[in-house]
This record gives sequence, structure tokens and C-alpha cells, in this order.
Amino acid sequence: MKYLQEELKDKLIELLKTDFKLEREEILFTIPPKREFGDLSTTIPFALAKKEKQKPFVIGNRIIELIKDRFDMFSEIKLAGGGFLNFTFKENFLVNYLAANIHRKAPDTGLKMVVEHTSINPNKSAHIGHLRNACLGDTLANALRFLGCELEIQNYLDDTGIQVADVVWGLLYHEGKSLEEIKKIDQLAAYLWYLYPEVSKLFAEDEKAKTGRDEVHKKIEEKINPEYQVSNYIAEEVLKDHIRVMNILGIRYDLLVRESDVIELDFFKDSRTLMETKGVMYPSQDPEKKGCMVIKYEKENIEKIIVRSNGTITYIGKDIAYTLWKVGLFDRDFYYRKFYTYPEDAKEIYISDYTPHTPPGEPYHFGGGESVFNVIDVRQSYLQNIIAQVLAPLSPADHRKKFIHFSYEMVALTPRCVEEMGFELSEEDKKKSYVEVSGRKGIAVKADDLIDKLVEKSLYEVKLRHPEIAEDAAKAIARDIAVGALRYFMIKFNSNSVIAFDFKDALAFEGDTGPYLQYTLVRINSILRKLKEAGESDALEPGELDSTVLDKKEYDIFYDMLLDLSLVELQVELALSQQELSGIANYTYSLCQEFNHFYHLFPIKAEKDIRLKNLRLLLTLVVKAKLERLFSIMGIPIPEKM
RNA sequence: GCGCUCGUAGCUCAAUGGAUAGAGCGUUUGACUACGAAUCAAAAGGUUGGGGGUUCGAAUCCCUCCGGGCGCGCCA
Repeated sequence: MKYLQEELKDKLIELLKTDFKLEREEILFTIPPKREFGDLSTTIPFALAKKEKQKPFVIGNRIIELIKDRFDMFSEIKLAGGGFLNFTFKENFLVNYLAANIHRKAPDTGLKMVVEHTSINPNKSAHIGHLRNACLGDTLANALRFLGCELEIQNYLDDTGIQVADVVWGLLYHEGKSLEEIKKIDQLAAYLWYLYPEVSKLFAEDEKAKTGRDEVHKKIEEKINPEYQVSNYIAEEVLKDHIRVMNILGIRYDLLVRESDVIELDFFKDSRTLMETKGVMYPSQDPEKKGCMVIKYEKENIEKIIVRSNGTITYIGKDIAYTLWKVGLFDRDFYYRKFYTYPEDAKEIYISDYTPHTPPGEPYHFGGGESVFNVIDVRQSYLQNIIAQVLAPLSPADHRKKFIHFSYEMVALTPRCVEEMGFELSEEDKKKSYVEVSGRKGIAVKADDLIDKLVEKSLYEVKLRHPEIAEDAAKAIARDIAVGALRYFMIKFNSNSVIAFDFKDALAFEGDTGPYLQYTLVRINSILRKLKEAGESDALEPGELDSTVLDKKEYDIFYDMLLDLSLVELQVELALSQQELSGIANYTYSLCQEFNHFYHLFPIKAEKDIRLKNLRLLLTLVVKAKLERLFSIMGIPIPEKM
């Protein structure tokens, strides 16, 4: 079932089509700043005025002539402010509409979307920058799911890169450990968190160490032991640690893809054929790039190397091959095996492999998405633009696949935060508003450490408020609050603004924070529970609702909320079309603010007038239903109490 | 050098080219004998970095200057 504004758009286009050419995208519904202007506002007359070369109010009046008396739900359609086309709902239309559609869901689109996120180098623990990636990626996937898409979540594992070789060298030759000894290391990812900066420093200073590392890298590529075994062991162990941390935040994956398998199974062969057939890739005529296969990067009118003169494939080439597989542009496929089982519900994650593990007859349907979303920070924009440009002409003209770089800015640290963690800063860095996170330098906040601090603080707050509560129950609540705080913090900022991380802000539980949202919903649940305990109904009585019984003050607040609540689907759609998930967070926050305001003014349980009580209960139920949907999109858990 | 991006209240940030630029934190003041105070109410706080332009309308688009950040390899 389509939601309200979607139906309105369809009908407007239909009614106006003989007189005006109106695109769907030109119809934007907003809520007017003043109630007397109406309930819903559009700027259609302004948009058409430009095309028709007429005054907005002339166009507006023509539109009104065409559409008046054609809508049952409106009592008035009028022009205001020189060209705003404003609609006013009939008395009680909206309240009854929302009451009838509390649990409505978007219809299935039948479209499969592939979202790749997290994709952390498997050589150390995750840090806060990775948390932003995973929180955005998971929220993106949930938002798409909310709008009726089928989702596949992939996590790409760069197991052939130099970063893994760095720590393999560190363990084998710097620390002189054997594979057996390495296997005995407890919390390997965290161990490597400290080893990685240590060896990175050595590579910068000591040529011999660097040469040793390069040899290790080569041996890994050639599958020579013990380097190869150690590298595999590390990559998988660290990956499991990343999966564990993200699972704490409710972030999960369907498939892990190893770069080594993309290479081993020669996915590039198929993408090469495709690119050459379509003339996208060709031998360079540039003497400096003699013997290289290149593509033309239109934006800068330069050639980018895909195959080096020695026949090896560049990073861009590998990424193009993987991306082509993701959108299903060739038949070649990975082998798969089960890699990890989530302890809570036994759900499996699969991993790619280059040798057969697939039991005969067991079908796999990974890859082949309608659209592919790559959640990667803005520093990869250059590369992602190239991939997008290459991909466009390779998919059939009648069925263009979409490749979307879901870009966001990095998480940095405030100088104060860096100093608090005990690092020395240069005078120059101290003056900066933020310092870039660097796993290589060790200047970073480990995801586990941040989560621990959040849990510790929320546990303290929970015990303060509920001293009677059992330790286990308190801890479970504290975890929910910590997760809510973190996930909200990671998506509330615009994606193209740098988060200057500071513990003070990240640990805030008041105001514009996750716990504020949670508190609103926990209290709603508490009200409904108390109603039930008192033997009253916590569900809505059937029958027509009449909001005219409310006095003016209450009616105004009540009606504003109804209008805002009617925009949920629109807000989620808008966030996706703008690639700006913070809109979902901001919208949810404003709904909570409105409800908290309402709650303080007007009692629900204690109200004696049954008509008032029923209306307030309806509002509470609608807010609850909408908040639950929004929370699940953002991955914010709902604690029992707090 | 070229490309991308940011500059909004003391601080951290919102604002689909729209109607009077909004929140939180902090400051000052008030509200728990109440459906939960992780809450609510109120006050103070703004030349949206400067200048020009486009538009019925600009924080938003264009130009320019100033000040930050990031990216641009036969690395990954």
C-alpha cells in the first residue's frame, strides 16, 4: 500500500498532465511554517513558472482550477506567499488515516540491493572510524529494507594487502614467534593493535625491516609457508573479532569476500573481456605507459592503468572486477563455505573461497544486485568515480545497474582527546581543530575501548536510578543504552562533515543523543504497561476519532504531531535520495521532542474524559509504532527500563 | 598545479532554493506528593567567513577573495 503523499503525487500528476509537464521529483511536500497556511505545502507553481515563463501565482490559480473538488481528503486548496500551493485536510481525516494505518508496511519492491560496508584491513582491531562506516552502512541497508528492498550485506576482506604482511613480519621475525605460539595469543586483534604501529615505525626507519616485510608479502602471494598460513590465520581471526564487535552494535553480514579469491579465481579475466569488447579498456599509446592496458578517466581526460606493463593488475582493476560481479555482469562465481555462526540465533555468515566447498546441489545466490552501494569514506572518491564511470557503459542499455559510492567524511580526534590518551602532539597539531586517526601511528580510539566506556557509564547511570535492579539485568540495559548512544552519535552528523571525536560528546546521554530517544520510547512503553496493569485497555477503541473535542492549545500540538508523523516514509526516502542518513536521526529526534513536550502538558492515564484519553492514546500508539520503525532502521535498541 | 569538500550562536551541530535561520551543550532561572526529571518550561546568545552576481525568493546556486581539511602513483 502506498503512503499518503505518494498517492497525492500520483493523483496530482494525473490531474495536471494535459496542461503541464510535471515530474515526480518536482513535487516536494513540506509542512508550512504556520497552521493558517494549510497542512501540506508544495512549490509546484514556482517550479512550473520557470518552465512556462509565467508568474507563479498565475500558474497556481490555473492549477487550483484543475484540481479543486477532485480530492476527498482536502477541505481547502489555496495559494499563499505568491506561489505556494497549500492543502488543508478535512476535519479528522488525518487522525483517522493514521489510526487505520498504524502498522502499515511498504510493499516489497522485489529489488535486490547489495551494500558493502565495514571492509576493514584484517590486521588489527576496529577503531572509531570503522564504526562510522559500519553504522552508516547498516542504517543504509535497514532504510532500503524499510522501503521494501531485499538486502545482501557484504564485507570485503583485503587479505592480500601490505598491511597484513606488516604484522605477519612483526610476529614471525620481529618477535620470533612460531605459528603455534601465534595461535596461543589471546585477543590477537587487540595484540596487533599495538604491534602494528610498532612495526610501522620500524619500516619507516630501518631499510632491512622494510625489505624483510616485502619478502614476507611476496611469500604470502606465492602461498609459501609459514608466511601464508600465518597470514590466513591472522586475517580470519581478526575478521572474527570485527564481526564480534559489530554484532554488539547489531550490525551483521551475509557474505565475506576475500580479495585473494577475486584474484585466484581470475574474475579479472571476465571483466577484461567485457571491457575490451566494449572498447572501455585499450592498450595505451603513451610512451610512458608502454605495454599497459588503460581506461580513459573522462573527468580529468587522463589514462588510468588497469594492467601494468608486467601483466599484473592494479587495485582499480581488481575493484572493477569485484564490482562487476556484485552487479552480476558476468557468470563466474566464487565457491562458498560457512565461516561464522552468530551465537544468539545461529545465523550463518558465508565466506568466499577459491576451492569447492559447496555441497552438491546447494544453491547460492550471492551478488547480482540491482544496485550496489559501496560505503567507503570520502578519501576513496577518486577511485570510486573511476569505477562508476567504467561500469556505466558495461551494463545493458535497457537495464542499467546502479553503482553508488556512499561517501562520508572521516572520524578525526580533537587534540585534547589525543593528549588525554597519552600521545605527544606537535605544536602545529595542537592548534588544529582535529587530528586524523591513524592505525599506523597508533593514534586512534579502539572500538572496544569506546564501547566499554559507554557501557561503564550507562551502567553507573542505571544503578543510580534503579538501585534495586539485579546486576545482570542492569548490565543488559547498560549495553542497550551504550549501543543506542553510539549508533545515534555515528549517524547524526552530516556525512560530509568530519566528526571531531571527543569522549565528552560521545559519552553524552542528555539532549540530542541516543539515550534521549530511547528514554522517550521506554516511557511510552511504561505508560502503556501501567494502563494494562490498571485493567484498562492499552489498545485503541474502534470507531471514529474526533479531534475537535480538544481545546485549542492541545489541538495545535496534537495536530502538528500528526502532520510530522505522516512524513515517516517520505523522510526515509529523502534521506536515501540525498545520501544523507542524518536526516533520519534528526527527524526521529524532533518527533521525540514533540512527544515529550506533549506528554508533560497532557496526562494520558489520569485523564477522566474518555474522548480526550482515546485521542491521546492514539497519538501515543502512533508515535510508538513510528519510533519503533525508525529505531530499527538506525539500530537503536529499546531497553526494558532505564 | 588540478580536483573534491567545509566555514552558521561561546562550543558541537541542524535547516529539500522557500515563508520569522533552528536544536543540544554551556550560562541564568523555574518545575518531581504526578503516566519515569536520562524529562519539561523560560531567558540571553546570529551581518550564516568577506565581497559581488543569478532568482519572485539565497546559509544553500554561480564568480571572486580569505581561512581549514582531503584526494590526485605501473602502491593497496
